[in-house]
Amino acid sequence: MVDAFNANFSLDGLGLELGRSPGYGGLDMLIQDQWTVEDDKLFENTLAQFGDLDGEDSWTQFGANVPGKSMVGLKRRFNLLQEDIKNIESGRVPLPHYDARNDTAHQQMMQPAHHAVPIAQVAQSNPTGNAKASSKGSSGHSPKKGGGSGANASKNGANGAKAKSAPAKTTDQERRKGIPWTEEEHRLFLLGLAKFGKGDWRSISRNFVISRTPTQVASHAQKYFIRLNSMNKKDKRRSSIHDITSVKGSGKGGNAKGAANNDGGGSSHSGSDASANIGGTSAALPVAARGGMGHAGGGYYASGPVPVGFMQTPGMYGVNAHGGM
DNA sequence: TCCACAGTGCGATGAGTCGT
DNA sequence: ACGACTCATCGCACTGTGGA
Repeated sequence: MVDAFNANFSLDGLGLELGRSPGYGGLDMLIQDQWTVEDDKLFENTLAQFGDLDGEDSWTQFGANVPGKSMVGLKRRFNLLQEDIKNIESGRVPLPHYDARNDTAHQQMMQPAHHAVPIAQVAQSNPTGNAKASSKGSSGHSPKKGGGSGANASKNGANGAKAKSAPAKTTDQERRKGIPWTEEEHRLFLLGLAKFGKGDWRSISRNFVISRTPTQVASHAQKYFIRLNSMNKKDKRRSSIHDITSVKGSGKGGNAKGAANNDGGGSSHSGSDASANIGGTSAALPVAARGGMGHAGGGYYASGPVPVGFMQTPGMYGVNAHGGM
């Protein structure tokens, strides 16, 4: 039921507000400033266009582009966004030093700082975070180094012809295989993108996606923007991690659910699921520091500042806003 | 239902370009 | 000259689909 609630993306904005009740207005304010996913999206896109908002004029114009929202609400939303970035920068939201190359590390990432359950235990209870999702059109293939998992053995067999007569694995080939990006990494990537803008892969790598080199970040970005560009053109696409355009998307809980419920739309971000995924809950950002992820799919029901949805990427980053890669 | 194939996604890498 | 970024491409993994 909790998942069902979290899956109700239209409530997401409200959920966020509820989660940070103290200091962010009372119930009346909530009623006045309920944020739907669409509101969030509009806010983010508009913000992306406006860039810096300094001066009342800017805010007035900004408000005109986000109808139905009070100036107070808009500013609060904006402040939350800034606060979140500041927290990340200042280290108050520690980015976990996890190694994305194994799921244990991934679980580490997902582990709230105060959580009592040992990581190993968590890892055991859900040993295949991504692998599970990958069973149905998920973004993450299970990280199968060394020639495919058992589950896919038959599949690989079926693909034998396509396998290009795979020779014995050399270390080079092993190296070439690549480590799939986790949703967490991708969300951090989006955060970094929002903060440093397109092109500053070094800073993004250093400050956000610390588990990836700048080259890897750049490569990921390349695919991400290609994906974004192609999203408008083709309606039927396989789901991809790049369908996540907001850090506020679905995390593990939603992932599993997506895999279970959404044929071909695992991880709840298939192409046509754009809205759902953007409004999705159970985000997995620096949850470790946020005490989030207390329950599957509810990452942001934590106390303290919560990142509001981040922006759509193309064209939002002041400089280099020419979407092309 | 199973299998083979085509299509797609994505990480890695190399070459080219640009800024310092 | 060097480092960083962009772009094109490669190769593997995986999904979708049509035919047997």
